[in-house]
Amino acid sequence: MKIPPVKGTRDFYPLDMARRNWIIDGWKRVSLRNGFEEYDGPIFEYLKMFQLKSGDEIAEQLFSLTDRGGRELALRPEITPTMARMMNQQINSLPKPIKWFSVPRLFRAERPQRGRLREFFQWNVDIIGVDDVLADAEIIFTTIDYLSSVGLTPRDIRVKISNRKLLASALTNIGIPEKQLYSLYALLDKYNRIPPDVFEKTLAEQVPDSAPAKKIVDFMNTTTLSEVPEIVGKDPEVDTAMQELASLKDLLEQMGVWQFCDFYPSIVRGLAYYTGVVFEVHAVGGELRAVGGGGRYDNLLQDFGGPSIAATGMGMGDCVLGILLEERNLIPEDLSTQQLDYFIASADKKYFPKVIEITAKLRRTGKAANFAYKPTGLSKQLKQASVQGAKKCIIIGSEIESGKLVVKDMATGEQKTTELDNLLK
RNA sequence: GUGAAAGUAGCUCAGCUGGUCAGAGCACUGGAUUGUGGAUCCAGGGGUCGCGGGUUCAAAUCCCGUCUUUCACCCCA
Repeated sequence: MKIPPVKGTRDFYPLDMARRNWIIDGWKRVSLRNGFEEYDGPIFEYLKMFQLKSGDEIAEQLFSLTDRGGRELALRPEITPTMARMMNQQINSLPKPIKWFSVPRLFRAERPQRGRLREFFQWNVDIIGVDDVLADAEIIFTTIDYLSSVGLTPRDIRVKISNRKLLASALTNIGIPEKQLYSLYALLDKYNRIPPDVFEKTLAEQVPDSAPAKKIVDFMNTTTLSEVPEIVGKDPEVDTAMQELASLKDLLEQMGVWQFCDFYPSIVRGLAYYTGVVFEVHAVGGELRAVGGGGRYDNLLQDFGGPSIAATGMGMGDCVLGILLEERNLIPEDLSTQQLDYFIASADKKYFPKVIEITAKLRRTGKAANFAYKPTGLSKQLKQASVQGAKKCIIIGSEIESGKLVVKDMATGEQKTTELDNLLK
């Protein structure tokens, strides 16, 4: 019986695996050079953990199971709750600020489509214990540091930045009642994804008065911070939020990455827990969904039973990123699935035992070495050596009688005869 | 959960107005090549044409159902 792969999963053949590792190694390298430490948690947790800060709809998108002890569990759809749990357990002994990163494998029972699968990898970086906007700047810097390290330029991607505080105070100042804010957020979040007339029509259902509705549209269209007070009116809270964004911009300029960024009031981001700076990374000119996003969520640890402590972070999945890098031809084509130092070939069948012996010796000295199981013609063996990406090929022929062998450099074709003992040192 | 498109070799696809329609390229294996790789040429293996039913003398081809995939909507931590 043939059993098909599960919907929304991927098989990683060696070449796919090389690409996956290339992406993930990049994430890790950039995290480490930005001063983050790696952590990980279990791949499943109590179901409750993921329901805590999310609604029922999100619970429906979980892969859940009941274990034999009757515990209700779920495969992790995100790692942030696990991180909060882990930090809360040791919060008093962890040196602040806490800068952690992870590349968890995550699961969501959504219907698969372009850039979205049921199993994927997501790079997470978080800074806990710093309420200064400097931490938000560092998160954004780290994100851009990676994206530019793989060759994406300000013409390929934009980091769209806003602030939940600004959004809340602006809407309040326009005259929107506080209890209506969240339903309005959901609409504003779609501002760039739906046609303007549909947006205005839906907006009119929520905000019947045309004056405030127009202000909201104007606010959404602003890309210049200084225009905001003219649109929404002056207010101390608007001021505070604007100052935060202004100093974020100053910091990103100092860090030399502001050319990747735009102020974008319509960036809201899905759920309720963001409390300050929010941002999303989008590909320029594509139909792709966001490559990544994040922001400040100062209530997170407290929500998971810990102390009130500032937090900001970012998540980036491998699906959309992979499509984008593919589109822009930024994935190296020569990614290798094997890395052999030596391939050992024999010029004659009778030296085959020697091949096995020398291969084993080389391996025990720490060299990556391989040989052909069938001692066919030398040309076949050399072909295998180049297919397997061997740097050098050792040819064992009659010279071995006097303890010598031929070493061929596969890149240059150059050959040298050396003592066997030299090679094994 | 809703809608649309597509399923033929490991991969990309041709064939589709029913009748040499079981095919190509790439990949794989072997040979040309018994001491020299990436090239070239030759040969070979590999398919229940997604599955089930119907129409017909005859179905990869037409019709119905079904499954899967992809894309979009919903949602997006």
